[in-house]
Amino acid sequence: MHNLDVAFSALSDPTRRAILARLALGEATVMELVKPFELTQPAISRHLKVLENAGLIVRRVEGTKHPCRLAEHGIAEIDRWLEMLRTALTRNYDRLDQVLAELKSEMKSDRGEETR
Amino acid sequence: MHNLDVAFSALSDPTRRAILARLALGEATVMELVKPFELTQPAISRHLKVLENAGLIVRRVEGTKHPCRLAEHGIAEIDRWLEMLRTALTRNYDRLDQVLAELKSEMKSDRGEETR
DNA sequence: CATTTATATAACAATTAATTTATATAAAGG
DNA sequence: CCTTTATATAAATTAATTGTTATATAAATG
Repeated sequence: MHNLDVAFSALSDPTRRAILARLALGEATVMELVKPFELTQPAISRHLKVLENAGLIVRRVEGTKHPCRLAEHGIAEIDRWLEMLRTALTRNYDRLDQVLAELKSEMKSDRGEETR
Repeated sequence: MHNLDVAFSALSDPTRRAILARLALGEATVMELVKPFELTQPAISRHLKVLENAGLIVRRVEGTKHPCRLAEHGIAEIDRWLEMLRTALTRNYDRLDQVLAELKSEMKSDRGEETR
């Protein structure tokens, strides 16, 4: 499984995005991350493992506690891939076939056809 | 299911990312998208539906052909969410607890402990 | 019109993912 | 040491995803 598969897949879960949002405020231990959600500790532990595998968080061990924080690596990797789409969108913005596409599409919907 | 769930989930598949990469070069019909992959046409059609649902592509109908192109909407939405992580990372970059975390982590690994 | 071309949908099998409960490990604290 | 606290792992269940083949639809074309 490709890195990006794992990373995007990790981000597709709302609980994991919420965990990341929480970690954006600063690091937190596993139990601190369990509290705000109505999930069990094992469930959160597994979500953390997924995030860790994706390179989106890192953990250290401090006694019995394992504080987590955001990891730059995975986030940067995702960002680099998306950059491709971003530039494609701005690049295509003024290209002829795009403009023609819009025009044709509009002409059709003026005639009451479905665009879906 | 949240929009971002759908969008990130759509991006987690390598075939779909390849389709988006292809569309970054300009629009393409379904059959044009089938060719480069060793998947059947129904499989690609389903991937396209997933991408469309995620707001990552749009299609128009032109006779029997349905050319696809990148959609700004879904990509922008993903981008807005990631912005949160990006700023958190740069914001936390020079924060005390981060630095302390690094230090402690280093001290431990100097003593031969595992960081994973 | 009948046929071909382009695409979508349905039904099904195989795989993968998310959750729970129960249990294991490992450090801390009395 | 024994207990508590913090976390991880295993097993089982359920649900969702991805692919296939077979079939449907709908516009183009001879």
